[in-house]
Amino acid sequence: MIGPMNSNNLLARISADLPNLNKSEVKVANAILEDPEAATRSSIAVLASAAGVSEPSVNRFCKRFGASGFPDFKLQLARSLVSGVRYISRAVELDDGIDTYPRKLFDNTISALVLARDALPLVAIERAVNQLSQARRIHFFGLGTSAAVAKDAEHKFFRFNVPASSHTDPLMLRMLAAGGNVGDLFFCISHTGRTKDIVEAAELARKTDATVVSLTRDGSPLAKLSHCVIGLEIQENTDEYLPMTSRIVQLAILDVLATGVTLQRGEGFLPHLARIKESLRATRLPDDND
Amino acid sequence: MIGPMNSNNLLARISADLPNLNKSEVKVANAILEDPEAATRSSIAVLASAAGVSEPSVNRFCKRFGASGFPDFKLQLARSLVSGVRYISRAVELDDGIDTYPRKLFDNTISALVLARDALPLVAIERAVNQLSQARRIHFFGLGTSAAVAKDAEHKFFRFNVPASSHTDPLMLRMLAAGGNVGDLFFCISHTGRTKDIVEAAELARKTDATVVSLTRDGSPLAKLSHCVIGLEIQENTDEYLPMTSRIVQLAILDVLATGVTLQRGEGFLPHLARIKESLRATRLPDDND
DNA sequence: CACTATAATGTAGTTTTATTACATAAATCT
DNA sequence: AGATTTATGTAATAAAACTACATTATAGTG
Repeated sequence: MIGPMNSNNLLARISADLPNLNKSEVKVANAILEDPEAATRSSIAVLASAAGVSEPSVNRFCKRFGASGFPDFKLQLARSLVSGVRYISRAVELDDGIDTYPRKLFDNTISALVLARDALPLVAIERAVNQLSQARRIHFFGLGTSAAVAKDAEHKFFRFNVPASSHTDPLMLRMLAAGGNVGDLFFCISHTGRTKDIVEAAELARKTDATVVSLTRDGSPLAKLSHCVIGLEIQENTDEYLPMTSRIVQLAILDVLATGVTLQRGEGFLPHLARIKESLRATRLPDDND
Repeated sequence: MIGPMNSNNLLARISADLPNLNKSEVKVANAILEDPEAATRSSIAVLASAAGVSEPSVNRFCKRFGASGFPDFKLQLARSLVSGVRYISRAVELDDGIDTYPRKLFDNTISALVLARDALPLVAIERAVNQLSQARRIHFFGLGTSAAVAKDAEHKFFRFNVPASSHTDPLMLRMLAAGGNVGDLFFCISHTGRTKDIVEAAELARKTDATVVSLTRDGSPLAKLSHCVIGLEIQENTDEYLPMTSRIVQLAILDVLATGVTLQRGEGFLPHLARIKESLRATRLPDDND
């Protein structure tokens, strides 16, 4: 099974809690799980009779799951149904066809973004934006899948007339890190936060006057080494062989950071960005609005 | 204005219909648009007084938009709120603060993915998967923002024991393209489909026996040159200076393609992927489940 | 094993919420 | 200006949800 066990997801929570429920609550849970869509449309009386319990039992059930009452519960349920995730068996199976797996993958990606959006570490983001704005040089470090993220970041931050670069060569990482100075910012990207070369580079950088910011898993070795951590908790499906969702969330976070820096620079900075964008026009064939 | 005008979206429909509504309906519409989240939580009485109209007016309003009544309307509203899209004026403004712009950016990204998901060119994807599976060598071409996407793709397809590489140097592109052979696949990534260097490389490749697949805008010069086009129609916000949503959709499409290839290889191929993943273990610090 | 205490569930009444039918007011048309 | 249609509000009705309390089941203890 691949499906992101979306723990914010009401349905997932219900089925996870199933063993801890008492008889009538189990009945209600099953009635809901059987056809959640229908549950959002029914009244408390209808659902109660479908489950074979009394109305107050349904009401108690709702409160047990954090809702203020039945209507509120239905609302949450409706929300969790659309959030793209059907909570279970969204795993891509070997016999999935063309009209199944693309949708599943998009759904999983969307759901990862929704989860990330609802748990954005705003304080860390704000700090990171400040540090990025003040940096005199920015080095993005990322290996493997994160290499592409680092490259994207370089391409983005380069536009802020601050020297920005991305690196993947471990020797390069060490040399750059060891030579860190005031104003240097090392931005380390690692999903696990345990990639040796990155952690070691961060260690070296910490011994200098440079700043270390990381986009990684909270509590990981890399996180512990950083001045500022943007912690992400993305359950990359472990039995999946190609990492997908984590890097997309990372990219979105970097968009946020870049935008934060832009906003901090203020209106006077926009012409600069416009000039850069304009400079690309000559690389394109004419007759276009972009 | 950035907001993707998702027409499935209830909020979008309300604001689109605004001119055709009568006085009290406009009042209700405004009250809802002002704080849709709150609207989903309020009772009909609360919303009516917030809008300055009577309860039946609210009820009529709901029915006008296809709901069976107020509760049903709230449900639909709740649904459309999560679908990620905030429908309008989700543009980041210069005076947006930390608790505004990150969310807006995520919302925009999510909405772009939802739109893309609902308009996936499945036929083209299936063809591309076949061509990628059969290719003996894969070259990913992308410049600028698409360079990071190409790099990510390389990293992903490399795992399929097919030589995969990504390139950004225009001279390299031309040389590789000109030397194309049966079994070579040139995968060109360009949001606009008009980047000269890419288009020219595709032209050269077409004169050889190689296959040209592109991930680009439908109808663009690059698209016309390709054997197979995965057409995307992503409205990158024109008044935004940093391209964001387009590349994320591109990445998601590449995930789909990579998964398609994996599925085509069948079960026997999974151990190969597992071995590759396993090979990375040594690069990480121990004590981890990943 | 009965008795008590506690937890679980249901019944019936109350309150809140939504809907309908109707009346009044506004707007449009002749 | 008067008639007709459309819009809106009032008040009564119906539906839905909730609460307090009663009953039943369950677990624990002498």
